[in-house]
Amino acid sequence: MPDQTKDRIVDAAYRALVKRGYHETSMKDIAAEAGVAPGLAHYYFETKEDLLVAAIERACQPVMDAWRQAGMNLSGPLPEDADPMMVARMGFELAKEELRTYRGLFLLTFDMFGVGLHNPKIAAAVRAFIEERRAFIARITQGVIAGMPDPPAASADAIAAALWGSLHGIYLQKVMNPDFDADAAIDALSEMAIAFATRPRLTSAQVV
Amino acid sequence: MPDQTKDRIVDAAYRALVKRGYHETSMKDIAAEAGVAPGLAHYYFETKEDLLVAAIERACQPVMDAWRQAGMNLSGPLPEDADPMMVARMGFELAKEELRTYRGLFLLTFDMFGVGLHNPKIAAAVRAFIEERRAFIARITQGVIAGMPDPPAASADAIAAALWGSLHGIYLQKVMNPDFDADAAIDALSEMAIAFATRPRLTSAQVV
DNA sequence: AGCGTTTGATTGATTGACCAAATAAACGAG
DNA sequence: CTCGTTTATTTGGTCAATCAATCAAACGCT
Repeated sequence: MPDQTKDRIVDAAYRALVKRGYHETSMKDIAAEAGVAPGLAHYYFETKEDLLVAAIERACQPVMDAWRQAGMNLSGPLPEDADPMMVARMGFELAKEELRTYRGLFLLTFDMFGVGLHNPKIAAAVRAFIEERRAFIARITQGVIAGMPDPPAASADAIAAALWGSLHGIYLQKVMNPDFDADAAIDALSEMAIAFATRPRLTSAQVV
Repeated sequence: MPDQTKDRIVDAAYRALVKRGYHETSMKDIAAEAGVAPGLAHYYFETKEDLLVAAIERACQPVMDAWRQAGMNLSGPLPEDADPMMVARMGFELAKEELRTYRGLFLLTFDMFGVGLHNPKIAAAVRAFIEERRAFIARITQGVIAGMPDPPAASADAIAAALWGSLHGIYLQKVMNPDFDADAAIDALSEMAIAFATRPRLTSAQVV
């Protein structure tokens, strides 16, 4: 049962990495968590980095599924008939739900961000991770902009970057401090975004 | 020259930590960078964690000074005569400037965030770091809210959390990818925030 | 028999922390 | 001013523990 074993190792890596973090988790720890011999993890994964990336991709699966189930595909176009504004609202709700449900995934992701600061291989994975989500938000934003009475100065990409950054920053505060009211922060962000998307046309005299 | 030596070590720690990151930097490395004996760093700092915190506090100094010079004090009240809206605008400009000037500090800070995920001592420092900046933004936000035609549903604290998170997330994208146009993202955020702060009163029929 | 899988011991290297001894600076008594 | 004593600083090396990665040997299925 080769594939089953590989999965066992990836699952064990996820659990161990969430518990102790990348630098405090050894390949031996992961093997022990999986209940296999110390050397086996290296049979399936050349380096520890590869295993981290596999663990994150695996952990992202249920989130991807949740988005798809809500009618949105991170790596595909939005449904033709979708109202971008409604999609955006739903996105903020899903973001709140995500944070409640997948705390371990966020721990792992943020750990990967930290590792990526000084590890080129992980850094590439981080950039791809961010880009996928940023591009998804940009597709929604593009649709919202098209419906705005007064088109914004900022591009859809720039707005998407700001929005992804906001969510990330809010997630971080929640992970660092479980008492932090992330829902309130996301609601505030949502309120800001909606005010922006529905702002009336300004006269040039009002523009600063 | 005891204090001078301590400063030399803190400076060396900053350089070494920026270059290689917390986990890839040994106390010996730092001592070598400072040009002192391997054991000396432990004379001034009980643990590596303490040295990391000292290095960050030290690196934050010039940023704090820049804010103070702009008439804002992170840990004090806003000037009495300040127009919150102008202060907010200036804040976004300073944020752009910061990112250009203090890349090393951000590397160090983000590294600390990563370490803090699984290190209680560093985690406490991270929470304090975030809280100080969040509270500062909240003071500005409070003033802006007071001047809004239609008071928001979100609290000043929640908005501040969203804004700090946004800036952090944008900084992260820039650190991870130097080609990222952080200025555009901050401008987009600023545009959103201003649209929010100047939004007209909605009729209840318009509220969703 | 043959091959993909699994084992567990080993390798070579590095780490943070610690310490005893060397050196320098500060002090106080005569 | 000077010598002896105490305190503060600095040195360089040791320590046990840990790590990612390698590898030859054993296993088990067909």
